[in-house]
Amino acid sequence: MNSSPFSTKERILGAAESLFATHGFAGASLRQVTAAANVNLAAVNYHFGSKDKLIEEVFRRRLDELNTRRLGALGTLAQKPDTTLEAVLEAYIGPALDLSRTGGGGAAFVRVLARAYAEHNETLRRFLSENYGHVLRQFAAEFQRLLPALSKEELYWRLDIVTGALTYAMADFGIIQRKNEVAEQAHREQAAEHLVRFAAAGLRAPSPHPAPRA
Amino acid sequence: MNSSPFSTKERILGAAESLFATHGFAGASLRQVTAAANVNLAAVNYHFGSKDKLIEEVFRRRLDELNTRRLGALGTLAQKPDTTLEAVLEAYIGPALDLSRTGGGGAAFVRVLARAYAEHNETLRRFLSENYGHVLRQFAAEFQRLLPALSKEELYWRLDIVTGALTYAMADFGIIQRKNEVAEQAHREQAAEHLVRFAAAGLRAPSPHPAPRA
DNA sequence: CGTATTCTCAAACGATCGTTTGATTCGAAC
DNA sequence: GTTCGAATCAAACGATCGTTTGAGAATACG
Repeated sequence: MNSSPFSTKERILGAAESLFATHGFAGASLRQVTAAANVNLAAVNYHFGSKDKLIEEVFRRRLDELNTRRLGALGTLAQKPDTTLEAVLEAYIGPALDLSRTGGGGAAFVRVLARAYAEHNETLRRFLSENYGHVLRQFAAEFQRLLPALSKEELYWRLDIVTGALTYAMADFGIIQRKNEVAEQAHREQAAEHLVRFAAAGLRAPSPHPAPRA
Repeated sequence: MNSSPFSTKERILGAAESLFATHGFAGASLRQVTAAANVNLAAVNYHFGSKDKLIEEVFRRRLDELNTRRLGALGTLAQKPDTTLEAVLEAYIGPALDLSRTGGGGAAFVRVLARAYAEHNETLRRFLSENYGHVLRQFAAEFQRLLPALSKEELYWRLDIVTGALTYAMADFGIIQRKNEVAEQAHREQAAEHLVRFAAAGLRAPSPHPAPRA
């Protein structure tokens, strides 16, 4: 059974990612996962300890990379005088798009990520906050520099909206009837383009509240 | 056990709505639902036929009302010469906010709705499309009237983004740390306000494509 | 080689799942 | 009061769930 170039752990993670995306965390059983990964049922508990730990590991594997890429993209343009709002948005949205573009199941993961938001699970939420918190804060700082008229609170509200739209778009939930000849990935890339343009305009909207002093 | 002013069917629907919102469709069992509704386990299959039919009925009950309200709000301002973009957005977003404001579990339903999008289930998707299709089309027509420079395709992309952000915001997924003293409902109302402003600016963003002839 | 460690395997554990059954209770109609 | 359909009930159905077990295969190291 070990004809695959991937290890047992890797095959489990890949199969779990795909099945969690399709059927949800509760909806995908370990028997489905292990069958798809071509490993024994007990391998999950042997390598990960439990189903919950497996779920956590599915997240950690991808989020680490996503975090790194976003901060890297931001680093090349932060603090520079000629940075545009669109460029910062691209640094935020682009890596998520790249992630969905990787052949190794990244496209499935963006749906898993959307599921995680829908789960509204407090444990998972804290896990995401701990891994994402500093990233969001750095982006917020850069956005604040480019949008000095927005209060901190107003800015966070708008970034929250961007994140929601991004999550929704990357997971390919939309009402837009994707044409058969348009590949899923091409659809996502178009969505990202539209999202950057839309979000830039939304962020630039005049603030209804008095601008912060100085 | 029949001390409740609500019928068995209504109590099942309410309990199911709440538990589906919290644990998902697969995650909430009929035993949990019937226990919360104070009815016998067999009542679900007696009154609804199956768990899937129950899920469908949870949707139908609320979506009918949401559809009606949205079209009603749109009807009072469509075709009028002085209609603003913000007013149409309010007609689209407001009823969803109202729904979440109803005491009878509407707040839970908006989370159920977000779950449904995350499910990515083709059957459910068709069901939503059939119930929502004409509503979206009517709104699109009104938006098109107010934004003649946008191509039809461009407009649909942007409305899709608005729907994503709305779904995400109403379900209260956000990264924004809601302060304890701020009630969940007040949070949603603030989110709706920000969303209208953000979306109006996003929709007004200049189109990168040539405007449709004439 | 032998030995220790890591990994895989079939099988089973108790718990819980959605669903069905058949008896019982209830409320109106006659 | 009797009858009859609707509603509720406890109990059980087979299936599937996550997890555990203990024996065997594979691998690494002396």
